[in-house]
Amino acid sequence: MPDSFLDDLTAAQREAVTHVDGPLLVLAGPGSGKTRVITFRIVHLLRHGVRPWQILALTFTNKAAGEMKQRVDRLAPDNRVWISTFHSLGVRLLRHYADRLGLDRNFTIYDQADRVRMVKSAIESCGIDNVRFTPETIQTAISKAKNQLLLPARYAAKANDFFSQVVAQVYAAYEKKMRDANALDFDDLLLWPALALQNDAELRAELDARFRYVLVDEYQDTNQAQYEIAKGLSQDFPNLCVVGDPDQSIYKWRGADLRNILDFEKDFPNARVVTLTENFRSTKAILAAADGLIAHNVKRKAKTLVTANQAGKPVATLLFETGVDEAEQIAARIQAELAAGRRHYRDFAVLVRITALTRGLETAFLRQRVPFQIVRGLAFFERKENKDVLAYLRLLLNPRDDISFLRIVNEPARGIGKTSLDHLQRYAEPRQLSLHDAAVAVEKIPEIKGKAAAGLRNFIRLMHDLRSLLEHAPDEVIRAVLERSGYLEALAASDDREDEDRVGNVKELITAAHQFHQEDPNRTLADFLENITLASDVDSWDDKQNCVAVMTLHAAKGLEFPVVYLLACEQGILPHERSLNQDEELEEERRLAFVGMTRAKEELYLTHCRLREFRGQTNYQIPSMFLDELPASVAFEDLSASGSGGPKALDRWRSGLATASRGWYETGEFAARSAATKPRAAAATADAAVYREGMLVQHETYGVGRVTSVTGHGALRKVKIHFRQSGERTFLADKARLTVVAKE
DNA sequence: ATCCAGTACGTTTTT
DNA sequence: CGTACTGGAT
Repeated sequence: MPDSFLDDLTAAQREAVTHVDGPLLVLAGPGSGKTRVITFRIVHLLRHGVRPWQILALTFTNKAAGEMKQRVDRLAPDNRVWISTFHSLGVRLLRHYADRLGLDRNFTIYDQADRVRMVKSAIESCGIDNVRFTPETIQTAISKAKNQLLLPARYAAKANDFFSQVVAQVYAAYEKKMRDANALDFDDLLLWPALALQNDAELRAELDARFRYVLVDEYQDTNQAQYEIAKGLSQDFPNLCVVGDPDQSIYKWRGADLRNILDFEKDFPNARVVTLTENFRSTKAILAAADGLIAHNVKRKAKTLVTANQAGKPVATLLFETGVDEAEQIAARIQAELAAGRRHYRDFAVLVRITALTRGLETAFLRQRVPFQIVRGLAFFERKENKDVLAYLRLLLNPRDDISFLRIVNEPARGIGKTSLDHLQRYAEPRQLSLHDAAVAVEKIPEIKGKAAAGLRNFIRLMHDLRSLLEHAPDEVIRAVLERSGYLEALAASDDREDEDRVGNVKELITAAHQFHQEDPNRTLADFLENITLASDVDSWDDKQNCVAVMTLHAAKGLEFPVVYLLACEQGILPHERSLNQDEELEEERRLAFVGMTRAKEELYLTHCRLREFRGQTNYQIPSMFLDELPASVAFEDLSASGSGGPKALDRWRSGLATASRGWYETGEFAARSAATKPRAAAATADAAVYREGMLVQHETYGVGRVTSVTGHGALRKVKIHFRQSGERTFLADKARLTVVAKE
């Protein structure tokens, strides 16, 4: 069969694609056709007699895996190549080899929030009170340990400062609780397979032989556990192909270890190395700017990026007066491009360092009617009502899941309060019982009686009844949960307007489950839950919609857009303040900026502003040090004078500042309370008293909405308003620009 | 047991 | 500026 599909490749790409046996390292700069190389190489292997099930391709996000699958399918239909994320592979292996590893096959996967609760509970059971470390801090330390394959015993042995000793103690208790709850966290999904490959020679050999050709995408972001997995699967059949770019490593904070890619040639001495430097994505201008920036990283193998593309428009930095101007003017510029017929909405991406910055964009885009999609955490599944329903499902599948038990045992209210739950826990703990099993034996707990005991009995009966439905389609199980638990009824009976939305959301959850089942009827309820927990934010990104993309720099990795705005290039934001004191962290921030810049194909704008309101404070911003590092070819535009607030806003702020705070400049305290809030408060109090629940009001951005609640007094009086489009919003009564439409 | 209001707290990036 | 928890009132 002629390999005509190779014709369009460059010499370097072809070298990587046609490499069959032995280790291969592909160093691929941005836009150098990395994904293409991986997919083509898979197809090439298939055409040269490698059996599909002998190939394993690993990615970091489901979206990347899905896209790769699609592209391989197009060239080689009906293949059965295993393409998945590291975490999905981990789950599959752990469920398959559960017995051998001493795990219960029905384990629940705990997400970030669950883990923190678990750490909290572990801290309590260690009897550590008055800890000055937050559960989150300790959780991060545990996660880091797991990424380095350190189990509690080995971690404790190495703990030689107070913090690590506290962590060691909590870590051990946490692990015990996780086993008792039959739960695994995200890190376990990599840690357990990695340890199994290290310790079980037979298992390792079996898997190594099964997966003879292993490909790893974004190798620069692998942590030690992932490294051990890739290595373990490539000993007897060392056909490991890794693809990555050290300059795009942006997950150090999650345990990624750059040494994995830098030392690949040491680990596999006979490895072939192919470097892809030709960029097919960006203009010369964009590439030169990005290249100029990344050259400032010291710990780096230098590599020059080249492109045969056009010179293109100059890259520009744009200065605005305030963050509001920044958002408004970007929206206006996008609308102008559309009006001129030069672009579609989907041509634009606005990238931010921190999710909090998407808020201002949302307001501006809504106001100027720019369609947009914000790629951020799966807000839908994180809503209370959906989490509640999911907790029911998790408890049905895994009765030992105490976190889920606590979440729903009194949801809807069954008369089971804190006191009763304390008794239940005090009964369960010494007997090594799960809360669920303790509740089964509620008769034996004399402290729990009356309404609480009846409530627990009802709850246990409910779970028992529901469990008989587990074999049904996921959406049917959810419907049964909602109806038999009285959850839906309680929502319907409530006169809280928020609960109306909740009904809608929960119904949407049923739809999601239904679709999931339709796509592949073999998939079970457990698969549905797993899918939700392992989903990432980028997965929800729909590139077919004609919308402006708003997302974090991390989420943007691997994507490309004709026009990119990189927002808030200011000290403290990009680079982030937590990185300012450490060189290594600072280099990662620079790589993050590099990733953002290289997403652009034709136009790139780096924006910053003088004043930014952030967490309720207005700060003077210092331009990002990265802006100074850009080559001289980058243009500088000061758009601050033409902004809606203009320099007047600055003056207003300054004059207010004179009374609010003194000597801010001298002390280096750039943070100062917004001057606007105080003087205005007194004048507007009279108006603020006007709002009443049930009123219809008009807001200049969100349109007409209904007042759902009014709380607080004077300047702190708040109105909660429900808008059809944007949901619930809260405003300070005397600050919000509202007009009353109807009093009832 | 439940509800609400007031307060303390912490705010990067995510499988 | 939010959210999450606590402590008081019902």
